[in-house]
Amino acid sequence: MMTAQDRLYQELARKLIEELAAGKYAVGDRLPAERELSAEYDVSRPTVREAIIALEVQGLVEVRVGSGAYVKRLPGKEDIPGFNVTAFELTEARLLFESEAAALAATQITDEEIAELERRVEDIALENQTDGGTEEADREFHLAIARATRNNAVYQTIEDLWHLRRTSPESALLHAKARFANIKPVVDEHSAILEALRNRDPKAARAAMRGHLSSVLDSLLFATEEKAIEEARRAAAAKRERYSRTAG
Amino acid sequence: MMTAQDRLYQELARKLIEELAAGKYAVGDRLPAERELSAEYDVSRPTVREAIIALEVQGLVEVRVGSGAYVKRLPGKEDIPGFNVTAFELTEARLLFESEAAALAATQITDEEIAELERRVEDIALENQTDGGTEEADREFHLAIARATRNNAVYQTIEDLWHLRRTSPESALLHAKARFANIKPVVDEHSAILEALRNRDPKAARAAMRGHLSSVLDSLLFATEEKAIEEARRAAAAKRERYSRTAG
DNA sequence: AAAGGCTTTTGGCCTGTCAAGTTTATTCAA
DNA sequence: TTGAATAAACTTGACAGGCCAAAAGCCTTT
Repeated sequence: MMTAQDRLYQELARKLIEELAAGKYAVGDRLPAERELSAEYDVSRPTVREAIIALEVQGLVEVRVGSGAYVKRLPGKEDIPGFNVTAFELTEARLLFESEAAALAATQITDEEIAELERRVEDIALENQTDGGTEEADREFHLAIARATRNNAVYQTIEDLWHLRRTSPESALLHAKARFANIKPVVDEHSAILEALRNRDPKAARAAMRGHLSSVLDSLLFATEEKAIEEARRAAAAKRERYSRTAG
Repeated sequence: MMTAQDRLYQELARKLIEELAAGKYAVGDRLPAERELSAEYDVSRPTVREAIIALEVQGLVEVRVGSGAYVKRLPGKEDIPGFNVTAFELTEARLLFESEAAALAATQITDEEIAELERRVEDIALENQTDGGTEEADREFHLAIARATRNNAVYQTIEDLWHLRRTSPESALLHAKARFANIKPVVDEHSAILEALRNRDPKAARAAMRGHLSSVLDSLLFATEEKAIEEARRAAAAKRERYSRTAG
């Protein structure tokens, strides 16, 4: 099983990049000393070093021996994945894109890929039983469909969206909550997608994928309880309704 | 004084990248364990960790806890992500994704955005007249529609695809050739998309965008004259036909 | 042959230490 | 008073060594 868990240095690097993007430091400024960052974020100095190296490799800072780490350039939108992207937006984008990818895949998929998808569905069922599911099987299922399109641009795009989902903390949390209240249907929905692909039926594949991601979106809305975004919930639901009505 | 001295981790990272480029490890292979590398290169384990992190940030390897560091991709000329994507794949992906984005945009677009799109269409007409068109207006037109979806994930995805198009040399060349032989329709097609959006008609917007990008795809196929890919042309055309038939 | 538990290997992370480079404060001489 | 040499205080660089948890391999048991 492929566990892609966050390591400490990555978490710290992300925080630092966010602070850079937020304007806490300007170009040319010196970052706090390693020992200071170590104390501030409650991690060891080696971990701080690793995080700074991650920033250095990305060209964000320049480390001067005996002096400190200096800001070289500020991160753009593309450096800070999932900054402005909410879980709703992400899933909505997947609803649009993955449904079409499924339709295209239905015209291209091979028997071997069908077999792989069958294994993935079993994995998903297993993951759901074992409680602490990592959603790894879910990811592999969707990526396998993306591969079946025989289009690297499509595959890369969908992989990017999943990457976004994993790097956005808010998104991950919300999905975990939503998944908890919606385990059983997930397997059925994936089975429906698989069935459509097995029949090489693009329309059915599109519809099944739309149905699946619509239900994911519903779970997300359901898992959101805060009053503050009640308005946003209604707006999002109405928006999707207007789109879906024309998407038959 | 700026001493640009190499730090040990950088030296080690460079060595490892060279070995990767030299073919010592293939994609999927596992690198020696941190402790082994530490002994082999006579450096401490933290230094090895730092070097591997440098490779990881560049997307060259993937570290799996308790297992090891695995080669993810080889360092090639294309150190830019978005490698193996042909112009066909790129446009096909846009055909799938931008059509849905247009449908969603039709339910969301404001009068101001309609006005902006009208200006963009004029810009496109102007660009075509002045010969050395940069396609900048074209890009802005499509990105404005992406923005009108009110979904940052959708916008970012479509922007990425345009970025891919610009960074892929083969893609840019082919598009230039194709555009040369197909100037007039471009304006009409964009006008059709605009008209559908003005009427807030999702279905029409989707169809107009599909029509536009289909014609771009046709131009690409037409511009491709090499015998070697004649087969690929036919395959691509057949593939799209099968998809389109179900996409009404 | 399959299932389950045990051991080994592996990366994750920490503490502590010293070396070397850089900056800043201090001192002393012109 | 000024300036340069010197000392002190940071700062990063690198290492050793240890412990933990996850993964993987082995081996026994069924």
